[in-house]
Amino acid sequence: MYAKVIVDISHEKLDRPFTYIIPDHLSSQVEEGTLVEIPFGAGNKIISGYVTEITEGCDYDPAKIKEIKGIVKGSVKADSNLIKLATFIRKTYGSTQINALKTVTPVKKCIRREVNKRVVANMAPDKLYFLAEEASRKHKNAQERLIRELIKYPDISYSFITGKMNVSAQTINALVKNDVIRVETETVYRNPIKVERPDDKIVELSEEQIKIVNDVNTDLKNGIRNTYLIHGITGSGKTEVYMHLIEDRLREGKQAIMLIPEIALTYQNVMRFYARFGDQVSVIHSKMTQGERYDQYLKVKEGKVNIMIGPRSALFTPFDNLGIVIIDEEHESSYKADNMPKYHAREVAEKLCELTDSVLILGSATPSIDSYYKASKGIYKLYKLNSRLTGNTLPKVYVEDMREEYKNGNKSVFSVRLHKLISDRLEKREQIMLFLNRRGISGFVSCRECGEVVKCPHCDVSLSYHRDGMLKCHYCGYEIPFSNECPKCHAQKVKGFKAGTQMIEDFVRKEFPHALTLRMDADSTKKTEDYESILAKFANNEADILIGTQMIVKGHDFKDVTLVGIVAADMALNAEDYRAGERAFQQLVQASGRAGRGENPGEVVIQTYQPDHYAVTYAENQDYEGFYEEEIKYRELMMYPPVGNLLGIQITGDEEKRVEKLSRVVSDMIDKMPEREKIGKIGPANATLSKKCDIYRRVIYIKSYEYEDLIKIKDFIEKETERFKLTKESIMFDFNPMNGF
DNA sequence: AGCACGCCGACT
DNA sequence: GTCGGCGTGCTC
Repeated sequence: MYAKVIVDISHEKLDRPFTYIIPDHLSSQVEEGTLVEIPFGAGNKIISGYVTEITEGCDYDPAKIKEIKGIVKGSVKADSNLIKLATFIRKTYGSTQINALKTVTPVKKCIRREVNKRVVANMAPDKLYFLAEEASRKHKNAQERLIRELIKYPDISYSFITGKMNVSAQTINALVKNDVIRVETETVYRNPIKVERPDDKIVELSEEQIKIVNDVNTDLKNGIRNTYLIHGITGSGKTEVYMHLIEDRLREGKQAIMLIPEIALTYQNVMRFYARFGDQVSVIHSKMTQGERYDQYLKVKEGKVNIMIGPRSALFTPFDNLGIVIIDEEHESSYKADNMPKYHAREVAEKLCELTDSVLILGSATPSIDSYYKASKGIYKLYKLNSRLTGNTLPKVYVEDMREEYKNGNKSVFSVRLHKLISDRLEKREQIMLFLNRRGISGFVSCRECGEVVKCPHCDVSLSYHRDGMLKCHYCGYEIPFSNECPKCHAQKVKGFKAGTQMIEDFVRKEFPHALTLRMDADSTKKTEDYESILAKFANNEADILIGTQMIVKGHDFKDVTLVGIVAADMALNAEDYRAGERAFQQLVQASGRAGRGENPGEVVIQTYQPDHYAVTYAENQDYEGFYEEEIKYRELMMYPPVGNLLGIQITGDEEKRVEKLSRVVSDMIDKMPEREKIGKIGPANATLSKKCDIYRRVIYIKSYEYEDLIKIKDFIEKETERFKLTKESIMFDFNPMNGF
C-alpha cells in the first residue's frame, strides 16, 4: 500500500503529493489525515506530512519510493471533511496545500490533559506506623517521610509529594508495588470560561421568530438545504432563533457550530448558551493555550460537546455529525483571515455545510453587502426581524452638521444638541456612550510653525504622543523622546495633539466636572482584563460616561445607556477603499443600536462634517434597504464585489525603487494576458500604508466578474515571477480583500 | 525549504 | 595544484 503525503514545507515547488510506502507494521495506523514522519530529500531528513490519500498502486518509479518512518507522536489526525475544506481553501484563496491543512487543524499537538493525581494510603494508620518504623531502620528516608505524612493525611496530592515533600516518583512507585499506597487519577478538563450560571428563562418566540425556525425545519424535512440570512435589528432576538434551531439539531443527534466575533466572545452571549445548554457547550478563543484547545478537541471527539462557539477557527471543529453552522454578526470583518491563507469564514462555512449537509444561518443587524446581494439574487433566503423584543422603539437619531456649529461660533467638540443631551442624562443619572472612529484615536505631533508632522523613519505614519513623554510608532515600536524643536524648520513650536479619546475625556471633565468617565482605547487597555474590567465597571453603573472606539461595544448590552454620541463620524466616511461606505454605515447603525436597550428609549447624536453623505442619511433613518440600494448601484457601476470579484496584489521589499519596478513589471505582465480585455486593473500604486517597518509596499487591484480569471492571474504571475528568483521582494495575493492592504 | 552536484577565484 | 564560492536542480 502507498500513501500520498503532503510534506510540511511551504513552498510552491513542493506543494504536491509525494508517494510513500506504508510499511506493514504501520498499515493499521496510517489513514487519510494522519500526520506521518517521512525521510525527505537527498539527506533523508525526517520531516512531517499529512497523508491525503491511500492507494494500492503507484504512479512513480517504485525504485525511488521510500518508506514512511512512523507516525508523529501525539499528533491529531485531520478528518476527511477537513481535508476537503483544505483543498477548497487552497484553490479559492491560493495558498499551499500544507498551509491550508494547517489552518483546518488548529489542534495539532496532543498535550496531556490536566490530571488531578492523588496518592492515597492503602492500609490502616497503625500498619503505616509500623512500616514507617521499618523504613526508618533501613534508612529509607524518603519512604519514611511519605508514610508519616500519610498517617496524618491519608490522601495527598501527587504534585505536593513530588514538589514540597521532595519525594521522587520512584519512591512512590516502590510503595505502590508493595500495595502500601495507590495513585488515583481523575481527569479534569480545563474549562476556558468561568461561568456562574444565570438561569435563562425560555422565552416565547414571536411570530417572526417562529416563522424562521419553522421554515428552516420544513426545508430540512423536504431535503432542501439552504443558507438563511436573518436581518434582525439590534435587540430583535436573533439569539433566541439560533438557540431554537440548535436545539432542534441536537434533538436529531447532530452538532452545531456558532461563530461570533472574537471581541464579543467572553460576554453575555456565551453565558446564555451555557445557561441553556449546559456543559455540552464549548468555547474556543485565541487566548487559549494549546492544552486548553486540546481538551476542547478531546471533548468533541468523545461526544461530550455538541455546540462549539468561537471565532472563525471554530469552523474546523471535527464534529462527526454536524447539522448547523451559525455566523452571528456576519458582516464583521474579523471573519476574514488576516494571514495566509486569507480565507473568509462565511465562504468556508458554505463549503463546510455543503460537505456535511448542514444548514447555514447568517445573522446581522447590518448584513454585509455581499450577503444581502446573495439574498436579493435568491441564493440565500432572507428573513427580517423588525421588532425589538422588549417592545421599546428604536432610538431617535439626530445628525448634527459640525460646519454649521462652527459657523455659529461653537468651536468645541460637542454640538449644542449633544452638549445639552449629555447634561440632561447626567441629571437623570442615565448612562452615556461617546464614540470615536478608530482612525482618530492616536494623537499625533506637528509643528505649529511649518505644519511638519513628525513621522516614523521606518513606517509611513505619524508618531503618536504618549503620556510617558515619548513619541511612539504603532507599527514598528520605534520611539524617541518628545522634543518641541521641529526637525525641519527648527522652531520651538512642536506640539502634540492628544489622542482622540483622551481629548474628549479631558473636554468632558472640563465641561461636566461631576461626571464620572471611563475611557477605553489601545492606551488604557493593554491587557484583556483591563478591557473586561472597564466594561464591568460601566455595566455596574460605576461611571456615567464611557468614551471609546467603535470596537468596544460589540455584543454588549448596557441597559442604562440612553444616549450615544458619535463624536466624529467623518474618519470612516473618507477611507479610500470601496467598502468605506459599507463600514461607516454599519458602524453608525451598530453604535446607534447601543442606545435604549433597557426600558428607557434612547437617543443618538451623529456629528459630522458631511451630513449629506449617503451612509449618514440612511443611518439616520436606520434604513438598511435604502442604503443597500444605493451602495449596490455603486458596486455594479465599478464592478466591485459582490457584483464583481477583486484580487489584491501586494508587492513588498526593502528598496523603494526595486519595489516600484517590480510592481510595474507585474502590471505589464497582466496587460499581456488574454484575459486583459475582460478585467479591470487599478494601479500599481502605493499601498495605504506605503512603508511599514522599512518595507515598501505597492498594490495592484484586479477586478473581474469571473473569480476564475483572478485565480488564473495569480497562477500566471506566480509562474512568471518564479524565474526572477525574488529574494528581497515578495508578492502576496488577497482574494476579495476586506481590510485593504 | 534544504541539500547535493557543479564549475570558476585565492590559498597551504 | 586544492578549498570553497553559491548558481541550479531535485526532492516520492
